[in-house]
Amino acid sequence: MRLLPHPNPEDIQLTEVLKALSDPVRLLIVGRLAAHGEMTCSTAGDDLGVHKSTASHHYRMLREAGVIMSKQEGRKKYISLRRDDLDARFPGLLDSVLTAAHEPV
Amino acid sequence: MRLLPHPNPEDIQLTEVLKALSDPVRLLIVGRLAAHGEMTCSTAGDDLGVHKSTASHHYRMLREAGVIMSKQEGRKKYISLRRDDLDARFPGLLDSVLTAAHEPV
DNA sequence: CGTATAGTTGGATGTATGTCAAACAGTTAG
DNA sequence: CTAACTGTTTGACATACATCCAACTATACG
Repeated sequence: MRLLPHPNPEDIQLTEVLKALSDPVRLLIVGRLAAHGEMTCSTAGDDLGVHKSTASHHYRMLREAGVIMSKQEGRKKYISLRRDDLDARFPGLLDSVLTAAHEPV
Repeated sequence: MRLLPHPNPEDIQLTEVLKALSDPVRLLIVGRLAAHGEMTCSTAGDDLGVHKSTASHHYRMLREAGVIMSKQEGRKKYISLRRDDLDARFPGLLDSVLTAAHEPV
């Protein structure tokens, strides 16, 4: 069901993941996916404060870095965190980032 | 002894740290600092494969993101990881990144 | 004082990125 | 079929970044 190119688990690069997570909008998206699981791009991109084309750009960044998986179903596209792949490759990384992202300012 | 602007611990931003760590050269520098503790810019920048001015640029990125501390002593500048500050603000983050950076390809 | 050492700064360059707007494409509903 | 919905693509633009080289600053050593 992978219509778009996703990196294989062993090809996920640390620097690419860190770069993908280093944008506030993308971090927000990832936080939502972590909290609510699989969701459509519409839902994930709701109230992000950016144009839908910008959100689409961010989904591609996250996908190409290996952070999220996307699958098309009808006219909707569902995206989800690649938790297992990330945890296996970079133990503790995603959790610490998600925890840090929730911290008060 | 802080001659250059370092962000206060509470002002260190997650996205800035992640961006700082998302460059291969900087990750290498951080790995060295983690392994050997405080070192001069010369030592940290040895065999990085980049020009010394490029290395200097990376030190500034790391410093401004709050990842490293630098202090001038004579004509040498010593840089070190802000481990405690980072651990306090983003528990587990630095460790997971360092662990991941050491993983085989 | 003159020279070597340690780093920074400025200029130049090519590449990447974040953003929006508008147009487009595929899917579903009436 | 036509219209609405979901999301991507393209173009345009401003900004940031990684890099090198050359010049500069500041300190230390003879």
